[in-house]
Amino acid sequence: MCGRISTANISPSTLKAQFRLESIPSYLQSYNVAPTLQIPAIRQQDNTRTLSSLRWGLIPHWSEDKGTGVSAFNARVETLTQKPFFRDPFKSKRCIIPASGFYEWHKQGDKKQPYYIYRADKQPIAFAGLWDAWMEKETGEAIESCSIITVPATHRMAEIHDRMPAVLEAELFDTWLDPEFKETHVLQDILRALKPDVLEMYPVSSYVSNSRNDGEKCIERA
DNA sequence: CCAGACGTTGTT
DNA sequence: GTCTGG
DNA sequence: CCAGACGTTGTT
DNA sequence: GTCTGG
Repeated sequence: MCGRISTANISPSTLKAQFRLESIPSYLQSYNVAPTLQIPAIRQQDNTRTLSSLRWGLIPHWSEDKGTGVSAFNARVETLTQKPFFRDPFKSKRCIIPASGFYEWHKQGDKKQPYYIYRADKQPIAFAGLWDAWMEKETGEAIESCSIITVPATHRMAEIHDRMPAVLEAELFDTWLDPEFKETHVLQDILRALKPDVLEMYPVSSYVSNSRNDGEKCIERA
């Protein structure tokens, strides 16, 4: 997955009532390596789902510093169980990142045509993610951060790009968020289970390609 | 064993 | 923390 | 990733 | 060409 996400227009009714989705900033969007971007995320703590804000760019708990060095904005589904970076979070620190849509760029020769991708049913997209908590030894400063999992692009998505974010359907939220559920193969299957035609897309103006730009114009059909 | 990396995307 | 390369 | 900048001196 | 900011 490359490009930007947009969490605009998420309504509280969409990801089921138990997910509190108020106070999500409109048009929160940025390029995916921006290490300071806070994005909304749902996770499970003490049998309660909570919505909070996580820094995009997972800093593993063992990292020496929070600086530019060790962080990852995406995690490949193929290697979740192998990479030390993600293996522990995959076992017990799974999260959902809601967004109204995201962008990918289709390369045709020199041209890069951005597309806006969203759910056909107009509900928010639930990205599958992993999070971790990192703490500064001396100050006790805590930073919680996350990665969005990517899968091979399928269906119409494959026409514009070879990877895409893992998208979960509502009936899978419970399993995905349950930290006691440890059947990794089942979890990996879940990530790749998206059915055709769930996502739709249309081309948008390259206005969106400048990450300083924001607002309605980013999702206007081009 | 120790030291050093640990991630992805895309582009070449 | 844990894996890999040397 | 993409778009845009890419420099210094001095003054506030 | 290559780095930085977002």
